[in-house]
Amino acid sequence: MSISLVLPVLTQFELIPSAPFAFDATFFKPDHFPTPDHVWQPGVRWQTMRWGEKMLGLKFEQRGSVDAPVLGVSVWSSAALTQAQQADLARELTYRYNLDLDLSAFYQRFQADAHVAPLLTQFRGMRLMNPGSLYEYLMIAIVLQNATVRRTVAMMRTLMETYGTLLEFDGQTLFAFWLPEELAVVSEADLRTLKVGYRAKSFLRVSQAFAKGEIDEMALRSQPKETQRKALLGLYGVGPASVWYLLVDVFHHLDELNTISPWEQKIYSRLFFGTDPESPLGVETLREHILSHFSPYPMMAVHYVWEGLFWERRNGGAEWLAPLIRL
DNA sequence: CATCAGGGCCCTG
DNA sequence: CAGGGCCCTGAT
Repeated sequence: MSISLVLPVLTQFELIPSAPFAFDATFFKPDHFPTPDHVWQPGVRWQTMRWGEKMLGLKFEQRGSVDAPVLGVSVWSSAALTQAQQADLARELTYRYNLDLDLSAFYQRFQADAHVAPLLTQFRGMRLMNPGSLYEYLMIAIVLQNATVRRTVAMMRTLMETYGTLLEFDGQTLFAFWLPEELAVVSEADLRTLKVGYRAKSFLRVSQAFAKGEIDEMALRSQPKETQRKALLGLYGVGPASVWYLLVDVFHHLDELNTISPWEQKIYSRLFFGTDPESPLGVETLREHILSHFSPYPMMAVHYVWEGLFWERRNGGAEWLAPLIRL
């Protein structure tokens, strides 16, 4: 099917995350939906990356300790990277993986919280992260809409196989995303043969907006949250649910929590009130509880609780979650 | 076999 | 601002 592109040139450097730093809990999120662009094992993550025109293969390795952390970064590429490109890349990775995040105020705020404190210990040094670009996250957000997880995985894989590029580096073979301008010129009919349904139009319109430069991720990063929200909502096929994920994961707004979807509503009800997921509390009640109880870091607190739940499930527990996830 | 909701969003009235 | 329609799929 796809011919893989071998990346021969290796560049290596190290980054120093702020301490404490939890490698595994940051570099692998068991609740993230699996895209065929990365692999994780304890202490190591392989990840493809589109960096401008470049196709990169990345390997992150855990070094040092939680309190004196070092992140090993290996980069495979077609051509050698200049010093400037390497510095650019290091900055971008630091942003995407939140390597500079200062967790101390958050930890102090919740050190005596009966619900959250044990998770601060379990995941000490964990951050939210998003490995990809805004554009790539938008593609993911669109396949997530109104579909079960099994179907989103199938749609993403077909899209990658059709429009992505298979990269080979360090013994791994993983897909890299396509660029917006590449998908922008595809016909809607072609996209629909991939069984993405009405989402075909959203992929196209969003890709066209990026190809025309109507959205600039780097410029948006320094804009106020409401400016970002407005820009994102302006994209065809992007509504409040997707924007919430984007504001938190891509733009790092840890105070953002406006939308609670039905499946999340059931899980929050059980997590925070112990209620039967089949008769959950109302979204208003849940939002007020989360915002007041976990202020001023509702999303960080929810993230710790949420990761606790999904790691538990990965380790064989939290059986009640299964029917709510609908794999 | 039909119907329906799903990890939403757009468009219409 | 409420509600129908939308691609497809698995559950019922």
